Amino acid sequence: ALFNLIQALRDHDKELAEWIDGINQAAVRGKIKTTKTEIGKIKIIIPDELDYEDFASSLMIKIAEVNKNPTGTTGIGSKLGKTERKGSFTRIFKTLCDYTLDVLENNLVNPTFEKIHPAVKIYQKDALEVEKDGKINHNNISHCVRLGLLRKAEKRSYELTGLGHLYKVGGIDFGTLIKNQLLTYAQATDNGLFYPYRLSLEFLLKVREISFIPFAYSLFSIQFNDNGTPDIETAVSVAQAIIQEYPSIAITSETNKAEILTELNEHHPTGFNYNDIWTDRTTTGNQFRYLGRHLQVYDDIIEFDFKTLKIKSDSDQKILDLLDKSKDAVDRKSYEEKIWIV
DNA sequence: TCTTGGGCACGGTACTACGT
DNA sequence: ACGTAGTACCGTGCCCAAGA
Repeated sequence: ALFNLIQALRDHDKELAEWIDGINQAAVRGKIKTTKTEIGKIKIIIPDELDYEDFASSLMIKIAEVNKNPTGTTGIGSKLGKTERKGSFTRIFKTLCDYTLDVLENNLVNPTFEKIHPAVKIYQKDALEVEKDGKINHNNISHCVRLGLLRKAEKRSYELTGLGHLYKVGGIDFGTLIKNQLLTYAQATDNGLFYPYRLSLEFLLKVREISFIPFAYSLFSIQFNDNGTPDIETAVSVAQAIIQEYPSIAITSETNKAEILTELNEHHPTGFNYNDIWTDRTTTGNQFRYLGRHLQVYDDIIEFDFKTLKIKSDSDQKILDLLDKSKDAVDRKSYEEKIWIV
């Protein structure tokens, strides 16, 4: 009720609106602290037994969030038209796929494997095509290849891998397969192989937890350094700097977004455009979600609630063990043949 | 109860690479 | 140069939560 009142006042009082924009910026930076008996245009009268400073500060933080925008403000996420969702940054970091694991299993892998016979190794591409409502799916075969279940044999033909055969005969369930594959999955880049999930765990061991915006500027933007390895040190320090400077970045008001973005872009070689950061309906947002959704298979060490990706407390040793146990299976041959997880 | 916004998922489209 | 195959991106539909 109090915040409804303040909102109504804000909508009619330019000075009050400006004041709220100001404290929103301070709150985003985690710098709200007051000892005054009046905050902005609001005079606070509370019983003596309450700690005044604590109360005033938390009230301001709350106003900074709840009343941050004029009534009727909407984000830009739902307004983006054609070509306006494209990301602005050329990345190395890519998840294994832009699918949740359930859909990967049920819509892509399993329909493909219904076409497979355990005794037959080679398949023409046409024989593996999956149709739904008269339309051919263009992702099912390539995703089986990415998962190490199929490999390209010749032009227009694919061959069952060792793991593909094992999966077909029911020797491994999908969940275990994913756990086995993510940590040895690599993509070829101009600078060599890139292991997105191994790297993510190494990154999280240092950073502990990360939300979308720091992720975009750090892990998502990681580059190879001169010695040919991904520059995880820079990623970690950028993440830590942003988290420290903007502990509550998610509550940034519409008026403050442009300015905060400019500051954030100082942490980045090219900078992001507005949409990449302030909506999650772009590739960048999708990648954060899919990374979190995928790492969730390691449910004893990883927690993800769409806002924050974090490693569970006391799981460091488990993570180190996983990385160590899988380290000899990171070549493509092993990726297609080897179960290391059990 | 009805409406609206936007979080999330995913498959079609647009692109690139390849082969002729 | 052109046609086709292969791949990744991202535009958009679904649906739920929050607001009216």
